[in-house]
Amino acid sequence: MGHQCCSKQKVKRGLWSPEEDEKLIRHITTHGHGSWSSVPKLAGLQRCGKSCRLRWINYLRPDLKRGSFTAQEERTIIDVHRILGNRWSQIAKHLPGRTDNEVKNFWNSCIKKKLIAQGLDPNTHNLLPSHHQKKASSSSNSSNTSTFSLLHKQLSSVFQIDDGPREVKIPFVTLPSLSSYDSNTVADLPPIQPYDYQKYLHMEQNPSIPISDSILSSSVIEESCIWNTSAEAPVSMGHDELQLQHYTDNYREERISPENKSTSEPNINDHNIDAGMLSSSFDFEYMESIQVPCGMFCNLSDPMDQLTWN
DNA sequence: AAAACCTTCAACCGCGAGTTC
DNA sequence: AGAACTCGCGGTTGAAGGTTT
Repeated sequence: MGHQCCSKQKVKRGLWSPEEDEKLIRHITTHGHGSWSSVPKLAGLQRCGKSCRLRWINYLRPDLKRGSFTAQEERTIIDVHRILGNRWSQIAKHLPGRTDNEVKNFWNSCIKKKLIAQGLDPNTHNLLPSHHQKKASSSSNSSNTSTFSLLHKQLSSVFQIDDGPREVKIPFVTLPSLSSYDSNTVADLPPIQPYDYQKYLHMEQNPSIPISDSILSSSVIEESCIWNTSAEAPVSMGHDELQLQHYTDNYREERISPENKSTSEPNINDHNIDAGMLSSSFDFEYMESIQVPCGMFCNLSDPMDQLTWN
């Protein structure tokens, strides 16, 4: 198969010369690109339309941000990749001025190695087997196990915490997609993500730095759109309450019309609660409560537009 | 100094989805 | 309805430059 525009015509390939760049820029800035397949002819280039499109998008577009990725951008890429996987174009949308190609290259040449060096699987973001310290509480036959206790079990395993009413902060617990689970069973919830573990360690090592500074400032949640996949959950282990706090008020304010805003708490049986029903903080009964936000956070295909309960 | 090796990243390729005819 | 075309995406390649031996 291949691209007929490339195979039919005699086209130049390889690196673009400054003259070609200039021709392409001049054409697009005066006429727009229109149909890419017609661009080469109209712009006087011996290239295929596809090559022109790529050159424009990845290199010539005026709104591109050049130069090295910042630490913040790197963090954002990792955060979003953890949720979306190798969907580079989606990830790039969270980084103004960056292209999917640029993000992909940066991931492959830099981030991937860093994660591996940290003992993390770059595909799953889980700890690599050799790094995973398991404090297995042997059973997982928990058809009647609460989400909370399962969460507790996972945390006990990853963070090596003991049972008992000690205060544990769980930064940004990534809640699993309940769409792929029977909502009545929680036995096979995925494990706590190692990135949460990293943040936990960071907090341990920097106890004087408030969470808001050490964690939130580097979170994509604060910036925009991934808010429905994560939450910060200060948890008092051994208690029956799980308080979930959302840090997306500003963003949500922009998206939700005033009439939808309400302070009433969601009914967990209501499957079409508008996102505006969420206030910044709820106390939930531990059994079902975490499932509510889980459901809320479950649609990963386009987190911005999937705000209904599952 | 030069060969070998490594890293980066621009560009290409193949494919699937959407659109047009 | 289906063939042809177009677009956009993710994986891969390879040239160029840098680093090590």
